Amino acid sequence: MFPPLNEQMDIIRSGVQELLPENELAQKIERSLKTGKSLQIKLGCDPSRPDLHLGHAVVLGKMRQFQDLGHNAVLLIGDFTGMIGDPTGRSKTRPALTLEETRQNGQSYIEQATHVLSSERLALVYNSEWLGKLSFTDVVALTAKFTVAQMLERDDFSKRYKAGEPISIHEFLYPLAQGYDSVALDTDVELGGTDQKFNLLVGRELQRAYGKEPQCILTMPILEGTDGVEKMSKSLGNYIGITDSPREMFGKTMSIPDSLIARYFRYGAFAADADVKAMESGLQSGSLHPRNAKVQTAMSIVARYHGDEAAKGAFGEFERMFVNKDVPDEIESVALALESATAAIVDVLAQTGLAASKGEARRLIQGGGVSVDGERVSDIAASVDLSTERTFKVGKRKFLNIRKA
RNA sequence: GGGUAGGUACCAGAGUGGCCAAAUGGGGCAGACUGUAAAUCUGCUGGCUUACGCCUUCGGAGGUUCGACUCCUUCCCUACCCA
Repeated sequence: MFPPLNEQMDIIRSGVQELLPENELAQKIERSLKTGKSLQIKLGCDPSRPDLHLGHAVVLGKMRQFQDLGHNAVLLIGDFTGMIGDPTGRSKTRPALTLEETRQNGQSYIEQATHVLSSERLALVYNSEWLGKLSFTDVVALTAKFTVAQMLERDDFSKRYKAGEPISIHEFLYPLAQGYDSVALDTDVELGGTDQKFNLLVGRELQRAYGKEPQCILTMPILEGTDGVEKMSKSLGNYIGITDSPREMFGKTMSIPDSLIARYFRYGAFAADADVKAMESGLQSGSLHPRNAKVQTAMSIVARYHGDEAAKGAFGEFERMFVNKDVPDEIESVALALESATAAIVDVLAQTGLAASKGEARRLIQGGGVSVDGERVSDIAASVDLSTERTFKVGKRKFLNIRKA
């Protein structure tokens, strides 16, 4: 029922950042081949951020490979930690979520995740099930298995410590809690981004400390966002969402820097190794124009989530919009409740959300970033007649058809 | 518990009674150029306003003053050193 060891290892190894320790994984797989028992592959999910993007999909894609090899995917929703409210990064203390919210988010998470994952051999678990039952005595026993010095090895902690930034004690509990999850689930392999390496290793340590077989850890690279610098994240606005429309996916992919094309091809589109290599060498030798490589990448990504037809459509529309400077063929329409048919453009922009405020709208007009029916607006006091539908364009990408209700 | 240094706009960081909606840099947005790339150049970057001005903002709350980001009181928060 399982593919042979070597085949499995090749697939598992492809695209990974680190796989530790490889020989132990081989042993686990050998055993599963003998006993016919699937491995438990765990992936922790943050229920406070239920909007998945291509960055998440990197790890999910790896999980999918495990599923296809016959192993069990265990998606762990960190509802317990979510309820406490993770202060990592010192961003405003995240609002503690209620149980209900975490369940909802968990549900939404898995709905999106199944765009990548197979629904077969897929389990969803919530860590409040066991973490919520630990007594203070249990927690003390857990913390006794780890030292402060070990904790401070974590890059993020030591950096903050050196920089004189605050670290709350309970932040130390997060890695321990996550590690304990692996103890509770008898995890064979835990997946994560490279930033999770420390936490994953804690799981290994703790399993050993609790007399269990330690898990292997597998980290995937962190995919940079469309800005090419920061890691992809919703709060930075540099993400491509799994549920983005084909047009958005295509457009966002086209705006990534050249240096990331092959990376997006590999991790965003999950292209085969040979294809990625071909693209890399083509780019390097100059035989492949970066733009064409990018188009290929964008189409592959769209096709992965929306199918080939949608990819073609997105490409066609992109050509029309940006190469021929035309308007897209589908523009959202909005009807505004107005007293008279004419309205000041700044008001219209602010009301429809095309600009965040009237001041912002004025600035956009002054900067030359606003046009109505293809004509650039130059006067901040200008009005439009909205008795018929007019096409507004703000910046390069925002289009909206607006008329009086 | 004692001491020291701090808390300023998205971030970093100037500003020590009016010239401060607050220097500078980064980031962001827009324009030109392009391949919706990079680099470069230009403009903008609290809100409202028919641009005259008004309102909110410099950890919180009070106070002094004609006037406070700047002075005082008090509270909260952070780091470091000593115990």
